[in-house]
Amino acid sequence: MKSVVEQLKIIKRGAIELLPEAEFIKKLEAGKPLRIKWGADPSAPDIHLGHTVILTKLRQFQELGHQVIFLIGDFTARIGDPSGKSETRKPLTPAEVKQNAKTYQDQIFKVLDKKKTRVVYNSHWLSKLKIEDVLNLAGKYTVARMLERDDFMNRYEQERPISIHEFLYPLIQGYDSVEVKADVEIGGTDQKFNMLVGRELQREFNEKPQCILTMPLLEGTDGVQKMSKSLNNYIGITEPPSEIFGKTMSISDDLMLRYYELLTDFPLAEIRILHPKEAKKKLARLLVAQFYSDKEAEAAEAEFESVFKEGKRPQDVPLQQLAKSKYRAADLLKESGLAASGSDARRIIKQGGFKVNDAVVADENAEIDISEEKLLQKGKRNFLRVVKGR
RNA sequence: GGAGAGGUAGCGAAGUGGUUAAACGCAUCUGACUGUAAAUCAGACGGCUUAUGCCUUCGAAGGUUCGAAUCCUUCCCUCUCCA
Repeated sequence: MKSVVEQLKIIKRGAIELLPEAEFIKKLEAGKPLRIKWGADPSAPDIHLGHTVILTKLRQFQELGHQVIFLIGDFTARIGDPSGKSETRKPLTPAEVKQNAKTYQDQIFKVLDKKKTRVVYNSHWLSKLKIEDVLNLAGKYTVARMLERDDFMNRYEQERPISIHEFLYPLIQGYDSVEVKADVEIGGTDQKFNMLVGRELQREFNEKPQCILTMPLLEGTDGVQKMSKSLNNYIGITEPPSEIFGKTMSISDDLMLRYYELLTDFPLAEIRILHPKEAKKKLARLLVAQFYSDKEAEAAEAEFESVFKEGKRPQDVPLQQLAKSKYRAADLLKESGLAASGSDARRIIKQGGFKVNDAVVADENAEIDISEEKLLQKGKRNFLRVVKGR
């Protein structure tokens, strides 16, 4: 096992806060594997790099010999999260929750070590709680303490509504920590308050309070907003290698350093001396290798080079079969799904953004014969092979 | 229950009878430049078989008018204050 100093250095990389640090050091010094809790909501089963920030940190914990407790918030997902008023989350059915939870697990083990991960479902204990248990739990905390949370305080001051059950959420999440006897809980900065409540509750239940590790929210490929599927600025870990590689290459240089810090173990000093383009390729390679394999990472890079440097065609472009053998250029663009509508298709052609077998098609009425397979290209990096179906 | 504010395209936000398919900003898309980077520049950005053309759109449904996102009626929804 590595020294406490070394461990601390690894754990603090990229993290925003480690609370309280002195206590955490003591836990490390005890020399026993720590139980690291991570709670996930099974409502969004597609994992992207944003989630991976925490997964990466958890993997680092595992490599240091600690145990990860992956808590699936199935109980809470069935009720629906009230806090995000803007995005009304629908409660999920038990079947959906089960399916999502499974998908979740399939994905997280691309990063985590399955052997060092314990998966638990909070419905396991929460569904057994009686109303008196809940009241008892509620009795452990006060309104004043709840109002310490920024979000609550702001809303209270601005006389905006706060639902009663919003007060219960942190308590429930905190109770999860009691149940799993967490030594450390990890989460995004937005979870800081809830995690601290867990700490208090553990104390109430005569357990050793957990330490808190907060990680930043990763910016999406646009470099501004947080990565999320709905903003379409994400890189999903189940996307094909060429996509992961390509999307990574299109992020800005500033963002690249951040991705390095939060998604890899690579020393940042070594990155800064590289040419940004080389550094980015290296990052893209590391990511593909993590979610697939070294071999596929190399293949993705080789393809990237040939396509964008030497102007060759990409490999493994998806093939789509269409009904007819001949199409008007604009229709082909629309039918293949490269363009959202006929107008969109015409627009793209008018602006010179449509190629068939590497040749620009400038006439939207040009007839294109796809009885022989054709390679379509929209813009710089949208490729699709089409052929007439049987 | 009472009083008030508001619902406009992906988002934000103008527009309060015609010249408005609807300013502007963001996002997005295409092109140029490049390292599929940033910055910048140019263009596009409701739909429609090519359009100085047609159709549909401003919470919903009706109505007034030659003409409505804009006026009237009813309804739905959101928010705030008072109780």
